[in-house]
Amino acid sequence: MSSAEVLASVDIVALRLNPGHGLELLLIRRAQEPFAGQWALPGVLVNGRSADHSLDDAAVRALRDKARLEPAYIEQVATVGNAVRDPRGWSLSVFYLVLVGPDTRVEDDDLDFVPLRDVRSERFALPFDHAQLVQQACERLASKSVYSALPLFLLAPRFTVAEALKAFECAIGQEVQHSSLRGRLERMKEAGWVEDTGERQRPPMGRPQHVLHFTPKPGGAFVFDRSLLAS
Amino acid sequence: MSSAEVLASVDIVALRLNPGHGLELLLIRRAQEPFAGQWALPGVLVNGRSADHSLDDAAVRALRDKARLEPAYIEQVATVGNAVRDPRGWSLSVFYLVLVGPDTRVEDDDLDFVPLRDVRSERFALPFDHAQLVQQACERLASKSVYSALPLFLLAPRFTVAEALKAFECAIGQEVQHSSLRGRLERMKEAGWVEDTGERQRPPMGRPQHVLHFTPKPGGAFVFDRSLLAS
DNA sequence: ATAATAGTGTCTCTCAGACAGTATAGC
DNA sequence: GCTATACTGTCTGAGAGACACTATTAT
Repeated sequence: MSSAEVLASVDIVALRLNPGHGLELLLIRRAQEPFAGQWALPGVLVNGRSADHSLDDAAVRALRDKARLEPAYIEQVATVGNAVRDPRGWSLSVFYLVLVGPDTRVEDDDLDFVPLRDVRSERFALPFDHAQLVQQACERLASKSVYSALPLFLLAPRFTVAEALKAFECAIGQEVQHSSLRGRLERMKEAGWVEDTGERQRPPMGRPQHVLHFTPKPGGAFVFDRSLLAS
Repeated sequence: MSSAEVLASVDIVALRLNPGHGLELLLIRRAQEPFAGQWALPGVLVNGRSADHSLDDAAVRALRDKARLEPAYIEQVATVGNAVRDPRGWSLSVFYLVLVGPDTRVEDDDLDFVPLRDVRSERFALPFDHAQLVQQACERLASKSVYSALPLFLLAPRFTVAEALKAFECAIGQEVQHSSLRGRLERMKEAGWVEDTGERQRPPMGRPQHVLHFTPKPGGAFVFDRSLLAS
């Protein structure tokens, strides 16, 4: 029976928006072999002994146990499996995209958020095929961000248009017209996803900005019927 | 080591378009326990002994070995895993959406295409959580069909607008304006995905129809920048 | 001629893109 | 006053929805 089974893990690609430096990726220093001591994606093994009711539960548990983080958004991206990705043999990884708020902090020395740019430019090497998992998760984020309000999960519940613009641009990797975003936020107001708090926030210079409030609803992000950057 | 591993399978939700009866689902009569003799999704176990280089290879192999079918389109949908879906214990299933051409036939007595409606209406019960996998795969097909040309993979390479319309309507589950579809096909012609063969086909009644030709390109279906049925 | 099906044309509406113009803050 | 940032308004164009109209076949 044992030979009919396979090594399987759940791995997390958790992203945080740093207003100054763009997107950052949560990494953990591995405690066990293989690759002990190296920075890698947080994850857990799943098997019959797991207390988890489901894979999604395992993903949330991984995030909670390893990093004491609660996801603002979580979505299964895909599963990779082959004979070479893990030195221990044929293995599977079900990996998740997680978005957390910008004020998320980690206190542990074995945890850190590092600039996504460094990871994707190969200047920060990851073990296993984790770089590829990050790549796929980011592509998912980018492709969904052109037709949904997914990047809002990278913000605090109270946010400004400028912050939302930054989140969309980082998620998509391209400049976005603020007037297009305003139109979309207007439509979200009508649908009850976003409301104007009436308050203002003063930037260091210039006119004060409206403070909006984002209320997530179960079932994922708000979906628009057109794509951004369609030209 | 054995207890760190888990039972994992790849399951296939393969769909065929029957012009008269809508979408049909490929089922296989299970040869082994559990649920031996019952109709279920075709699938294979994946583990260290598999010859497969990757999960996607395993999916194609499952389809080829069990049903002697080649996919016109294949896409990983998701992975489900929990303690209750298989009586043998905690297990994983990576499941795929597969589209095949309308002239696809199966000769084996242990293989059959059955109306998708029967499966989804619970009139045709499936073992494990296969009904749920079918449901998720169909949702994926429907949601992608509103902004891409995915349903064209349900057609023969040479097709008519009427056939394409039927494919879109079955995939989405809603009526589609033929003029919208014509516009989309026009854009695909400009992009080199579709060409007018110049030939005509005579229906039993009415004006002859243009015969178009669909040339798939690697990397999935053609993507439009708007959604159908956005009202 | 009539029915049936294929295909074209037209009008409206929504919304992204682009960018000009206005408003409100600090200095 | 000047600059920086926030916000509004206007114009354009693409494309979906709806539907009328024309075209081409069989009977």
